[in-house]
Amino acid sequence: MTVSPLSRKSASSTDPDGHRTTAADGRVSHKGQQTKAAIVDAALRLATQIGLEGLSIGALAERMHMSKSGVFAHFGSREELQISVVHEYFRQFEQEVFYPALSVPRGLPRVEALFANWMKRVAVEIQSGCIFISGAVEFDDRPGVVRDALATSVKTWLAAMHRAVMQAQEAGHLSPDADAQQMSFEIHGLILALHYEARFLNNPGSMARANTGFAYMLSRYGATRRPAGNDASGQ
Amino acid sequence: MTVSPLSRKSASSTDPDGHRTTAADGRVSHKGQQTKAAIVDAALRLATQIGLEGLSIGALAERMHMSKSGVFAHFGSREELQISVVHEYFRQFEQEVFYPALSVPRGLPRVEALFANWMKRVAVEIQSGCIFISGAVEFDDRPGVVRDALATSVKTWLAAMHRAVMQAQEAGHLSPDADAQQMSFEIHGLILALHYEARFLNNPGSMARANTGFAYMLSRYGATRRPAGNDASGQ
DNA sequence: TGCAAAATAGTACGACCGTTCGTTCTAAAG
DNA sequence: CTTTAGAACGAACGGTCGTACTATTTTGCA
Repeated sequence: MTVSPLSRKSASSTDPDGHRTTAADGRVSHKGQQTKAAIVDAALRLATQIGLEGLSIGALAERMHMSKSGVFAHFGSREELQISVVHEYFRQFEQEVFYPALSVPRGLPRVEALFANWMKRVAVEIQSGCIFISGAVEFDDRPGVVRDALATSVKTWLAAMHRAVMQAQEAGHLSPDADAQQMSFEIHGLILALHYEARFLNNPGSMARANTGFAYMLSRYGATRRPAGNDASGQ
Repeated sequence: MTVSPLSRKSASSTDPDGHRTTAADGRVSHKGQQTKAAIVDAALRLATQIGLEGLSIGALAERMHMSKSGVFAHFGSREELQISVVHEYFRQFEQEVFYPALSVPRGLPRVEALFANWMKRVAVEIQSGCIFISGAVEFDDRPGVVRDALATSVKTWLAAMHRAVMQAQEAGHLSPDADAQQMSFEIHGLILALHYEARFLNNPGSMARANTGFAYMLSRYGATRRPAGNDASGQ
C-alpha cells in the first residue's frame, strides 16, 4: 500500500454512497451507476460556479439532456445530490492536492508541496469557484446533513495540513516553539485572501502575494533547509 | 470638520439613494423615508444572516408586518433593495471601524486601531454574518449592479486600510522596504481565516490566532514602538 | 377641513422550485 | 418467451419567487 488515506480513520473506504443498486438475487446493473457518476460530475461543475444552493435539479437535468425526474431518481432528494457533490469535490481535492504530496519526504518539503498543490488548485478555482469556500458561506447558518458533510471534508483537509506542519516541526525543519495551529491558520488565511481578491476583486498579483506570504511565514517560523539529503525522522 | 471621508473622492455625500420622495409642489413626506429606512434596517439584519441572495421580499414584508407590494414599492426592484442593503452595511462599517480610528494619530497607532476595530466587528459577525464576505461568494460570478456596489464598497475599505499602512511606513513606523500591498493582503487573510474558522468550523481560539498573526506581522514588517508615546492597542 | 399625492394593500401572473406518481422502455434472469 | 427490476420519462402538485397592475388608506400641506 503506497498511499495512506487523508483521513486517519477510515481504513477501508467502501462505496461512497453506501447503497449499491443491487437486485435481491445479486444482479448488479452498471448503467445506473455510470449515469449517476456523470450527473454528479456535471453537478459538481455547476455547483462550483453557482454554489451548492444555486444548484437546481431542473438546470442539471437540462445540461444532462435528461428529465428532472430522471435525475432526481438517482438521489431521492436535493440534499442527497448536494452531499454527493461535496464528496466528489473532496475526492478530487484529495487526488490533486493531498496524494501527490505524499511522494515528497515528510517535513518541510511535504508542507511546501501541499501548499504548492493547493495554490495550483486555487489558481484554477479563481475562474471556476471553490465549494469549500462558497459552501462555507452558504451553510454557516444552516445546520443539516449538507453542512455536516461540508464541514467534515474541510476539517479533514485542514487537519491533514496541520499534521504535515507538525511533522516538519518534529523533524526539526521548523522552530520547536512555533505554534503549528497558528501556522495552519495563517496558511488558510493566505489561501482565502487569494481566492477573495483574485476571484471577486480581480486584483492582479494576488497569486504572487500568497506565495510571498507563505515564504515569509516559513522564515518567521524558523524554517531551515534540511542540512543533509534525507530526513527520516520518526513522526 | 473633524472627520474625513473613507473614500478620498466623494466630497459631499448626498442622499444615499438619490431619489427623494418629493411631490411636484415641493411637499416632502417623512413617513415614507422612515419606513424605508426601517425596511432597509430589517433587510440588512436578514441579509447578514442568510445572504443577499437569500433575502426575499416576502420574508422581509412578513418581518415588517407589511404586504409584499408595500415593501416592494419602496425600491422598485429586488436589485435596488439589495443595493440599499449594501450601502447601509457600508455606512455602518464606516461608523464602527473607520471613523473611530481617525481620532488616533496617523501611522502605526492608526493601523492598529483600524485592525482592532475590524476585529471587534468580526467578533460580532461570527454570529451574525458579514455581507462583504457572503456577498463576494454570491456575486463573484454574477455581474451586475449589486456586484458593482459590493465591490466598490469593499475596495473603498481595503484602500483605506492600505492607505493607513502606507502612512505608517512614511512615518517611519514600518520598515521602508516593506510592501504595503503585501501587508494589506495578509491582514485581509487573517480576517477571512478568522471568519471562516470561527463562523463555519466553530474552531475556538480563532480570535486569538488572528490577533497573534497580526502581532507577528507587525514585527516582521519592522514595526517600531514609537519611542515616547503611550499605547493605543490592546484588544 | 379638503384634496392631491404618497404610502400601502390586494390581487394576479408567469416562472421556477423540489417532489410525487404512474407509465414506458430496456435488458438481464429464469 | 416470460418475468422482473431498474432507468428514464412526462405530467402534475403545492409552494415561493419577483413583479405588474389596481384599489384603498394615510399623510401633509393649502
